[in-house]
Amino acid sequence: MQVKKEDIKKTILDVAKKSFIEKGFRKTSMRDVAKEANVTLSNIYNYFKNKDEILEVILHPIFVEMEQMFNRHNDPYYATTNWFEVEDLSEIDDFREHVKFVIRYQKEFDLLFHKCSGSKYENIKEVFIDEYTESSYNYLQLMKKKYPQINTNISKFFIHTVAAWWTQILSEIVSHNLNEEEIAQFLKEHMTFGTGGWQRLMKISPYLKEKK
Amino acid sequence: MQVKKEDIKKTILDVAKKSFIEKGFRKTSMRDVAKEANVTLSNIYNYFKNKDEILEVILHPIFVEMEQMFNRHNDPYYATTNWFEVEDLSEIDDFREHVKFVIRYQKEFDLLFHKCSGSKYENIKEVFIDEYTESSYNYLQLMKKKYPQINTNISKFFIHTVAAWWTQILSEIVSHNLNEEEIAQFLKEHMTFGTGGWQRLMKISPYLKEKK
Amino acid sequence: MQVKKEDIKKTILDVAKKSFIEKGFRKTSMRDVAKEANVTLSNIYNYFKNKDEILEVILHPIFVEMEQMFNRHNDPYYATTNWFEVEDLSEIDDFREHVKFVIRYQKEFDLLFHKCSGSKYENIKEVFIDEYTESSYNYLQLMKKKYPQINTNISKFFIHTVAAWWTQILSEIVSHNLNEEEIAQFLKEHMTFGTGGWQRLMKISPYLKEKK
Amino acid sequence: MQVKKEDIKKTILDVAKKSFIEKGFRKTSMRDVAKEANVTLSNIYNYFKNKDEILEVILHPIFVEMEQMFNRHNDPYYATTNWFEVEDLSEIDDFREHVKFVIRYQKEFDLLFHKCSGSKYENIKEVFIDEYTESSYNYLQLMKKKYPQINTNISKFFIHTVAAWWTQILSEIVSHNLNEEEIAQFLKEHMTFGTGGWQRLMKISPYLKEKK
DNA sequence: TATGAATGAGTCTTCATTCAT
DNA sequence: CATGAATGAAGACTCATTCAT
Repeated sequence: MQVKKEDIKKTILDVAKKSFIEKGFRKTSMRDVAKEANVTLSNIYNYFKNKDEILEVILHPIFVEMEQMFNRHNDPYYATTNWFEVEDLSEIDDFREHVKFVIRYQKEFDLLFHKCSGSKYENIKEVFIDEYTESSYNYLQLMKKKYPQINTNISKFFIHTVAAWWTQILSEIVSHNLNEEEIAQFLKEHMTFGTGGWQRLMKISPYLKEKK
Repeated sequence: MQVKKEDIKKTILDVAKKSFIEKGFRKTSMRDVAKEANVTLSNIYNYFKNKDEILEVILHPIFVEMEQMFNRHNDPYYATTNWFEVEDLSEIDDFREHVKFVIRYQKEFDLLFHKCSGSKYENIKEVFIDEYTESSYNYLQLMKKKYPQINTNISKFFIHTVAAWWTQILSEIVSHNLNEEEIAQFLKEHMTFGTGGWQRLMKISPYLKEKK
Repeated sequence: MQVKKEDIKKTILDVAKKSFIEKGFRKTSMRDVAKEANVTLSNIYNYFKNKDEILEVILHPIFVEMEQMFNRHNDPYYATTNWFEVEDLSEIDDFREHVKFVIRYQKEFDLLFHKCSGSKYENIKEVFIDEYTESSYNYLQLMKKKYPQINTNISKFFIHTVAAWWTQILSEIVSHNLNEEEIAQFLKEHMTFGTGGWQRLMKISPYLKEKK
Repeated sequence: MQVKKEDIKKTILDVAKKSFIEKGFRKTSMRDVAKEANVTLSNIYNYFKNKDEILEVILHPIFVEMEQMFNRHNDPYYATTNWFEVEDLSEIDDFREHVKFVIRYQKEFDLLFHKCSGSKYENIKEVFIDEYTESSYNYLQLMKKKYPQINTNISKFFIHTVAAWWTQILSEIVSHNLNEEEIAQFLKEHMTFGTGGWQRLMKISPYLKEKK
């Protein structure tokens, strides 16, 4: 019986997810979900408080994992990898991880980024961007400590746009259904560009000396 | 009399615009607009064909001007300015112009980029991005002709993300209400970053030699 | 000035007529008529009481002429032509006249028969049919007097359907834009059929003897 | 419960049907139907997709049966009955069937033929006529094969008008509420007339010889 | 837990007509 | 006569959610 119930819950979630992805949150009607899931409309409300909650449950896992990643990312350790020297950029674990994560939840991210209008997540991108911004800003401070000679007099707004860029990239990767290789290829370009950019902006010579 | 009519039209536009900006296109109801503008609901339809048209009229000026800018921008002349050498980037007319334009229509752009869901402009960003992408791609080709030694083997996807970045930046400038100075400051950073990035990606030494 | 006014009236009529024919009465909006006629919407109401009246004026001439025709048709004289004997049916003045009349007002008839939904004429066909029915019935009585041996025990309903048939034919002629020759050709068939039918139904031998 | 639901559906259908018949499809408003049926307006949309669908459901049975009849009618067998010889025309099964069918669905046909303006059936008569026309045309060809001496050089336009006639007759039978006897009586007249007409038009002597 | 049924507030849009000037 | 402006009632349809059972 308990099993049965969970089954129903799962069916609803599956159906809703499929429809959200296909038609978007707003254009998915509860009626259709109910029909498709072979459940009465009102019965859905025994499992979920409302439409938003269904989406919430669907997206829950990626939020959990994102949080973990953010936490790890904010670790001072990261500022110690002097990745400006790295040549084969694809080596960098950080990004590999990111990419794999994104690929694993491609559909969910697509849903989150492009199909959520009308739900409480409709502005999620901005939330992400803000978090990225904070994260990047802190990272810069750590860098500054380690390499005092670099220019970190960089406006928060600029950092914000970079965060937005990255978020945008994520959102495009998932919507274009890139595979791992394509992503790796793209990341190479992106990071080549990025390191070039940062170096120039921070007025650092290609090979930084660590602060003693 | 004629004045009166224009007054009303203007009132409707103002009210609608305000509401669009505050609540978004979708959540702005014609009823409310009518009420707020002291006009009968149906009377609005004597001035505008439908809800979309109101938005269209509000946004019309920026489309006109954008088109002009795009046309100028697509001029081959631009590929001849070797802006990689420019130091005081804020000098560059092109960007100044852009900035002023964007500032002038800050609110409208905000509306266009962030409050248009439900209207015919709901995917305008993608349109912009695509145009930028094409434009940038052509630009690259021109560069290649002039400086054959550079690497222009760059994926369209990457260019696309750069275009998206730039679009995103526009959309953020307007939503953060930056003033001209802040924008100028930001643009400096952005272009410093950008030139560094492109140089590295195109494998070009800071001072390019023109093809003879 | 008077001339001018009549001009306007005529323009309105022309525009309305064109639109009625193209889009039908219902889908023609007064606004559009006004616009097309370079007249203010409300000014139309200085010339016509309402939408219906415009149509009425447009169709007036054919009603006048139809009435004349009906009157002539109800004249006892007609029952005297023993048209059952006629071989070259196209000779018969009656039909020629009909045909010419219909052709002359082809557009108006089309309008009347097929584009009047929404107006006071939307059931005009039935009115015509009823009049035809009455007319035919009277005609039959006259025939009976002249040729007592024929069977005129024919239900009114049957006569009604024949009237409807004829009306239908009119309505098709105008909507198919038949030219005079095609109409003549068709009428031949129709009358051959009709005389055959009536003869059998009235149990009359091909050549009737007139009552003495 | 299930019963209840069907009850409501039925109530809606009944109310709508009544109103359609009384006021016509177009002038029947969903609001009024709802009121009359003691149902919320929106609730109707839980039972029917839209206004058209209500009508569709109401008329469904007659379409099913008509199709069956048409199929039977198109059977080549019919061309073999030399119904020109038949004296007591009322015997003919075909027509009896027709008549009974029409009588059974008198109201529905009336609705279909006269009250459907504004719905997807507003041109149904023409559809019927076209089908009849095709059907009759084929029939003529079959006749020609069997009796080569007859004249089948008959314009499609004429056939079309005959089809229209027959359709018109159907539509009148239902709108005049004829009973079975009246119909039988009328059909006799009609067929007497019809055979007379066809014989004359096809230049056939009363008793045809079959082709050897 | 399940369900059938219902709902109410909402959406945009249309149009002939009128009124004051 | 002309006009600019306004109007009110009506139209079909949507949808997440709730309630009684």
